[in-house]
Amino acid sequence: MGVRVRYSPSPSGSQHMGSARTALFNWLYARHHGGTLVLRIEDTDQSRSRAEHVENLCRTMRWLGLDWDEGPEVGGPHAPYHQMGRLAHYQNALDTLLSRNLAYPCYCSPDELRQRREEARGAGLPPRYDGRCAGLTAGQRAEFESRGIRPAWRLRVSVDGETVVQDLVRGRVVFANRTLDDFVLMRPDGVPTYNFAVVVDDMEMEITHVLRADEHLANTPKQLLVLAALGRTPPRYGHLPMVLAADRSKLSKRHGAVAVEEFREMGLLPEAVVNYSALLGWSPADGRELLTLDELREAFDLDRVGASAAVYDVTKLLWMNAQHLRRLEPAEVVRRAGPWLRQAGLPDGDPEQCERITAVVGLVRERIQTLAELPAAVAYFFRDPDSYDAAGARKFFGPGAVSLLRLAAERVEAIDPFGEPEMETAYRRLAEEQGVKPAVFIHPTRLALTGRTVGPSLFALAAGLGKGVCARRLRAAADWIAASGPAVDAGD
RNA sequence: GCCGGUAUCGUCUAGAGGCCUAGGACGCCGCCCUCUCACGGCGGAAACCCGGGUUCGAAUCCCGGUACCGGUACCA
Repeated sequence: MGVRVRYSPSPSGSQHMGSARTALFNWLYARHHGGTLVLRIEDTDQSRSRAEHVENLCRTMRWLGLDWDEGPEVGGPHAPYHQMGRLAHYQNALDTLLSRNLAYPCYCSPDELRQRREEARGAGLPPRYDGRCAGLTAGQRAEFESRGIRPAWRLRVSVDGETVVQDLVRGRVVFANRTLDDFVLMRPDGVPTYNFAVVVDDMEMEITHVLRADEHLANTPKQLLVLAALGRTPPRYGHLPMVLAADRSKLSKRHGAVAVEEFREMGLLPEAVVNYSALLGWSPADGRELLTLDELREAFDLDRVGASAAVYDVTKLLWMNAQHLRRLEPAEVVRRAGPWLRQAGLPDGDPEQCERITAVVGLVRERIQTLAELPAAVAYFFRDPDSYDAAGARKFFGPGAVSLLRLAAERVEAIDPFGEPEMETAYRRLAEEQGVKPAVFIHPTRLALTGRTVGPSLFALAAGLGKGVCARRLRAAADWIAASGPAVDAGD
């Protein structure tokens, strides 16, 4: 049988970088090997699971370009794919264990258990379940039942021997069985615990490779024990290194932007998020850093997955985003920036306006890192500046700027036809005539045209603006200086 | 506490006994390009956690320590 992997998040929050990385590795592994990816929702924690989180999950997966073959929204032969819809399966598995006397009911209350754990911890002992319900007689059970106490169900774990995990990433890991206890398989309300549900589902869904975060390594022996009790062969396991926040702690809300959706809202490209995530715990043999999803799929395999946890760094993510932004066609950049352009009140939607933005994107693309920065970068192509950069005005709108700008306006009007090289020729000639360096004209002009001191080549942006707009803005700037007085803290 | 995992520049990593004077990337600094800002190019500072072994030889193997992370839940 081919490779069957699964990504099985619990819908208790928005998809964050760590879980997205796990999803990505599963997708890459499945696609690289021509296998199947199952998406399964582990919603057995009823107090924290929310439907909106399932939606967020599916939405972010799709945004990242990660499709799944079986699971929510697509169905499949092992439906349903959310655990709360599979309670009968866990009950069946429990019945099997019960019939073999490998599980038993436990009538201890959560409160009692917590108390005993605390006592044990206080006494410096391992806080393991003491097994007191393991040997209950039929009479004793009947007695609890008659008092209306519903039991939780525990696995009978032998203290002898050891359980070995042959991990695809970490190699052989050995656990002494005496460090384990009779853990709970199913709660009194019939909802299974994690260690029971995963095993039953992975088994029934015929999962061949379990690729999940490192935090589950210590749970694996328990799952192996359940599998053995059920008489089944375990899948292969691969425990992926954790993704940590900058302070090396587990990723959480308080670490700022960690949710995939937040990155989308920040104007990051899915290409960049995927590329960056892939390099958290994996690296290609040839050392490439910039890869597309396709290239990742091609190059990915488990043998190059590292073992140590990775801290994620937004700065590098942003750099990578800028790299991918430059690889997109200008029209595509505009298309993707739609929401941000709209929000900024810039023309968006009608083809003619889009074309105008597209024509200008090439000039600003290497000056921005995210889509969210695009509106501000192209705004002056569509609107006259409503103010001038204060420091720039002090520097370039001094005495003499009025006549300089008016002279420039005259020259600009005389250019025909008007284009980038013609504008450049005219300006250089003008400067030469005046016996000054071109920069003397260039800087005030940029400020007059854009309101800013930084940006694309003046001649290119002037060509983008057109002759009429350039002349008008030059005159407007001259008038503004004349009205407000030269060089007095202008422009803010 | 007990169990498990991990440990290379600030960060992501390459490195699977000699190729390591430890390589690349982000970030940082400098220079170049240049009408500004970016982009790009060039150069620089910056790391093998500590201690023992094994070996002719260790970043690489083994042991111990330390640190960090995870598990020790009727969370996943």
